[in-house]
Amino acid sequence: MNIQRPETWPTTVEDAMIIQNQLKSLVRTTDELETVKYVAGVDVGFKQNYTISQAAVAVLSFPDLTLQETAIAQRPTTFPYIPGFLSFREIPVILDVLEQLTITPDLIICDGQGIAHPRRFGLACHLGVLIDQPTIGAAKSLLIGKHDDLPAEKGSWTPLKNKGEIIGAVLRSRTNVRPLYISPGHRISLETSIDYVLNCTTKYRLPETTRWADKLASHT
DNA sequence: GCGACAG
DNA sequence: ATCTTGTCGC
Repeated sequence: MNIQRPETWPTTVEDAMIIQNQLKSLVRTTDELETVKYVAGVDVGFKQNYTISQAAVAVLSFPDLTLQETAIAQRPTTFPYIPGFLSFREIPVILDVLEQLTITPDLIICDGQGIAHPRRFGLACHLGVLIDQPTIGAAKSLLIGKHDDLPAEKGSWTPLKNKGEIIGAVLRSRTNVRPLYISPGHRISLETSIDYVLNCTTKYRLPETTRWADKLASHT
């Protein structure tokens, strides 16, 4: 994949916001995926009192979800965690880890929001645009938006709305557990995003892709 | 101005 | 995100 590494990364939220507002125009939430043969999960963990960021990626075959390849990368943490600007903290090291892959995944499921973001440009959108690949945002908690209650059964979902727009879905990935917040990252629709997340989830709340990446990024 | 706030 | 053991419930 052609990774578009920015020449420089912003230092302030003001500059970061300018970048989000200009790159958001490149996001496409229509289905533009190849036949999905490989799905990847990426996640970032921290070391040495948060001074070192460690990213992990796990590529699984689809739909059987068998682990095919993994990679890990580390680099100094530069940007602080600021709600709405998570991508500037995690994407640099995520690009490092994706560069190591020999298999180009057809779809990447991210730990964080896609368009369910104040400026419709969450981590999954940012990553998707930089590598021009299909990405999905699958977050464990809410950043923005409101929604109705949803049934407790796995597979049920309800739209996540903000300012009159549907920005994602609150999805029950497993019966009787807290839901996941799903939103398109790039080159995929909300409906298709929900479909892939469910098809990548077996017996736990998180998709297998994310579970593998999580384990590698922290327990390593 | 007062809360909310991905990881 | 991360620090951490056992424990309650399906």
